[in-house]
Amino acid sequence: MKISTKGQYALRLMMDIAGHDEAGFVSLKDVALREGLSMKYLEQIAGTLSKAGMLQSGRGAQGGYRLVKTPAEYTVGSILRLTEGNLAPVACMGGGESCKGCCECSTPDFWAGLYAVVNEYIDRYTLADLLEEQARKQ
Amino acid sequence: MKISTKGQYALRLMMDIAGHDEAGFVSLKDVALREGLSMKYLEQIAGTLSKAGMLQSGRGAQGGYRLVKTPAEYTVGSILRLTEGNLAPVACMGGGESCKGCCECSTPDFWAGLYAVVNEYIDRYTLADLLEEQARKQ
DNA sequence: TTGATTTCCCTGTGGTTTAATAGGAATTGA
DNA sequence: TCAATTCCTATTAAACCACAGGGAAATCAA
Repeated sequence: MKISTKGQYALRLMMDIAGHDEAGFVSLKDVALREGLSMKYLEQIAGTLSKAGMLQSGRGAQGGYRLVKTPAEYTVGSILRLTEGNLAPVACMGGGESCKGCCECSTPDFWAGLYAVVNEYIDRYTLADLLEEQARKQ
Repeated sequence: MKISTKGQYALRLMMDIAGHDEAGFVSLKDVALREGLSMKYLEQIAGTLSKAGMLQSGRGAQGGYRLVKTPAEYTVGSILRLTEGNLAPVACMGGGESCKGCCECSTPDFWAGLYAVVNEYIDRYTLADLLEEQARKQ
């Protein structure tokens, strides 16, 4: 029931970019420095985010990444689902069709309910919400 | 964000025992046969459930396991927490004290909220509820 | 008393996943 | 031209998962 560091870092990456994009692109080197994360690892994560259209990249000197939309338009769920893969608590639930008696799990409704609760929560928050929380903590 | 087979099997084990305890102890051999699970793996799981006081064991011939309390007195949460270890979505949340700015995760409130939502859900259901769901499906 | 059954306990193991690291190619701005 | 940066692929060390194995100990029935 863990969110891997990949998903956590993706969230921090997006937040860091959102908070430092006044001067155009934000480079991973800066993010890695500020957040204390491995730049090489961030490269992979930024790659998937960029390929999925959540980040726009600029190569070369003065390059980096920036958000495509406003922070309020990114739900946490969309970021986590992308980097974590499917968030279904049990395997048989992943295929989209909600495992109606098909499978080994004897209580599909219970698992589907858990799945729904998790999804509903992480889709209720956006990057903007998290940024606000972070600012309030300072 | 997965529940491992260990937790899933623990749930099925408890349900199977709850549904077949009319004649005293339920042996893991029978459970493994009915549920199509590895008996050796079930031994481990039953061991932790028994050591935690959730199952009573009887050794020797005609031995096996049986519930200590009624199905309605076992929340799914208590079973999953035992077999899955901590269900906290991020590491810094595991220590009990709810990570108030202590750690690397920049948005402790968000993670704490997810943790709470999951716990609340899995504690809302008991073995009796799942047995009823299963029966209704037949 | 013997033998079958069953839990108990500890160890091993093959496969997968995680969390990076490594190295270099391609691109771009100064 | 050079330095910075993204892009891409491969490798790796460690951890974890899902079991399997081999007994020892206990218990019941015959």
